[in-house]
Amino acid sequence: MKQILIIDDDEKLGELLTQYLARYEMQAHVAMTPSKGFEMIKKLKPDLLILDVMLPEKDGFEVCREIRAKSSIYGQLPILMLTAHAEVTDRIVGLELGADDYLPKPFEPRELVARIHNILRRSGDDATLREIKPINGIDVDTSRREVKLDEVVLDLTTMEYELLILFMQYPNKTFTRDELMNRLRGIDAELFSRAVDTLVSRLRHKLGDTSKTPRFIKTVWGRGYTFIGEQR
Amino acid sequence: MKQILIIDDDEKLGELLTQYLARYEMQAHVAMTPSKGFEMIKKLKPDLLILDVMLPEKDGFEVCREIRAKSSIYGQLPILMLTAHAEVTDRIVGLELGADDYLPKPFEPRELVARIHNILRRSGDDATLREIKPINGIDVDTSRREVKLDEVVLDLTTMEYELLILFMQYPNKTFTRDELMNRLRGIDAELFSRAVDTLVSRLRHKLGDTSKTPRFIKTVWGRGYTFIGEQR
DNA sequence: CATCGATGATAAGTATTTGCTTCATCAGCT
DNA sequence: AGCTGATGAAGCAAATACTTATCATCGATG
Repeated sequence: MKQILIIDDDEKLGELLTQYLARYEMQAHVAMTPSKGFEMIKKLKPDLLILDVMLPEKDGFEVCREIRAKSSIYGQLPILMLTAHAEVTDRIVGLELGADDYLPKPFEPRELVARIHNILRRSGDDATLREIKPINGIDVDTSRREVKLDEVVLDLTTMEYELLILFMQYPNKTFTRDELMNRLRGIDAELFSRAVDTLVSRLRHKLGDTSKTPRFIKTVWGRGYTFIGEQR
Repeated sequence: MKQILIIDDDEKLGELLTQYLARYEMQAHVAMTPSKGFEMIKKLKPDLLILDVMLPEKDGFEVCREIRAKSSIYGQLPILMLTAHAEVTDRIVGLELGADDYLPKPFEPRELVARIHNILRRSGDDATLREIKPINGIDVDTSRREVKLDEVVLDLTTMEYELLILFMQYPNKTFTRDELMNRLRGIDAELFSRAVDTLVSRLRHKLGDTSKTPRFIKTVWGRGYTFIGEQR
């Protein structure tokens, strides 16, 4: 699970974000001050840092600069900055500071998640960019976001694609609906809906798969679904 | 991918530049001293050299002069010089030294990228000058900056042209809007604007393409756009 | 300094995706 | 076989994403 450190003195925002990010398989931690932040970076070794510009002690620019300066300690920790308004753009993202992206407040939580994924992807750390081994006739080129089934290119929607990726990363693992719901970013359904079933059904359809004699996605009655790894 | 060699003793700047240039499909390498630099030029055969004026051992002017003097060894390696301040201009760019361009510190990263492209273009090595294979009825003559669709010359604006070039260099690759935004130099849009969509739309229009049954540019829903390479 | 073309912003109009409902079907059980 | 709860699939509707016309802005040009 991705660890996210938030340095922001707005307690409420921190909590909301923590809660929200949890839905997307990210564990957030909040540091209210820069000094606390530095401490936590060392302890937590987060995968990404969300940094508010307005902070006590020193501002976010300063913090960012410091982290970049001491890259020997902090490495290339990806940084997303939250700015009070839409100004300053290039200065932040650009070299001078070395942040990876910025987001003006107020922002949509979705937007934040999208950006986090973006950054993680750029730093080569995201699931959707990890190499996926061809299995059973399906070949995924994650850098092109292209899926081939028996050499034929498939046209998948975002959700379908992500579901497939998830399955292929863990062939033969049985996922419960709950699990799938949580692991698929952006899924936004009622607790007891059949959204997952629907999604699986649609993916199956595009894969030319049938639930009765599945080549790819097997139904595990009472539990969930399994992506079949190898023919045996 | 373009190889860029940076000779600069400022470690931090080097790292940040490396990171930043990576976004634009350029692989940067840093040499902290001139002697190390010469060594790496021979090994790497970079496409362009970024040279700081302030260096240990000998200054950037000296390095530049030496490279030009030994053109039999180093060829016409394009050189971009970084100067501490805005002075000295002509001396650097002029014949005396033979640098191709200069940029005073501090600079905007965008500006640097723009200049790199400029130099590479002049030295006939840039993407916009690289040969582009005719695809699907579109034939681009990069040296004349002329685009023919089914033997008819099209009148494209700068942005449209660059977008097309980018697409044609990576047929069948799906670009996200973010990616396009970053890769198209000169694009300067707000965070949530439809600037890219607009541009695509305009290019499509001039190509006589329709979004519904695209011959060239396919919309990848939820992701971005793809230039169709071959009919399948 | 007026004009024109290029380009970004905006918003109304479409299109597609996706969650939900419903109902037929199926697995597991007695 | 018959019952029960789980699953599959089709259709619908709301949410979300895309297209494009139009306007505003900016810079180049004369």
